Amino acid sequence: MRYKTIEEYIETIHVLELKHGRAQTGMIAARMRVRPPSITEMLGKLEREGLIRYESYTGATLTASGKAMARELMHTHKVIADLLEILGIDRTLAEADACQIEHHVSKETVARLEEFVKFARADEGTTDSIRRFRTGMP
Amino acid sequence: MRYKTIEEYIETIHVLELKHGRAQTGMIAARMRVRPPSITEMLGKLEREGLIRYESYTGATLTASGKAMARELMHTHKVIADLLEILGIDRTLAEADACQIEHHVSKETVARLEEFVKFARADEGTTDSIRRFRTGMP
DNA sequence: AGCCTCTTTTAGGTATACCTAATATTCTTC
DNA sequence: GAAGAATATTAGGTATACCTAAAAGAGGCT
Repeated sequence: MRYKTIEEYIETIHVLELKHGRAQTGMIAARMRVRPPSITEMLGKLEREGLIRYESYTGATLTASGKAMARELMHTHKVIADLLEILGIDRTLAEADACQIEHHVSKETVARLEEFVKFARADEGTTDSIRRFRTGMP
Repeated sequence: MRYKTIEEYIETIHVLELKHGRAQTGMIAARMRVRPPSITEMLGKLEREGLIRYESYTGATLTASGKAMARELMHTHKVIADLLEILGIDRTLAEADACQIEHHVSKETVARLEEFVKFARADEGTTDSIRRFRTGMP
């Protein structure tokens, strides 16, 4: 089995911080399906890397640098998921694929894909090729 | 630094087998930037998993199952790279991104993206939205 | 306040993908 | 065909992301 990446930890902490103000060991462990002692250990590493603030028995919050990483990941995720949906992939599947792909696309490519997503959205309502493809129209 | 995946080993062996009839430890090591002893070790693992045949001091070739994996990876790679190129990404960058993304897309999504690529190719020469987007025409 | 429960951390261990140094095998060239 | 060069394997070590079991800390209830 594959190990979780730092990015996955940061995303999880980000979501939990939004929902509960901070990310506690147990919550992270449950979401990521990793045992609490491994989380404690990883939180130490993330803190040493300057991505989170971490207080024992209390929980973690993202630093500015951690937030920047989370923001970028969320943005990439949205671009990829939107693109896949525009190309006719079911939203649930698009989200699942985006979760993986988001960690492996270059910034340059994301920028270009974002342009395409905007372009395609602007074409909504016309009967041009993207729409034809999506709807299966002749 | 990230570890190489089994899929990356299989792809490398596939390429070398095409070019030289078999993949030798040193060639794999050079391509993957991993030291020869690590390659020897990994070839043992790949053989135990039934993906390659491996003879000491001679080299490795893919089994049917290894070939199937290689074929699928190459197909996914092509679909992703073609898609990115259609969306205006430089071929070199598209190839580089495809190298990473190919390991993280679901089969279902690849199938749908392949349809889109075919559709867009069929539209070549027309002045519809995909083309407009790619060329930056009004 | 004190006890009990739940959560977290500490201690110690495993698996694995890498590495370097030393040894073994194969290839080349005379 | 033997010596030396090139390549591969073996032996032994490191780092790290996980784990389980045991100890420590925090919060609720009487």
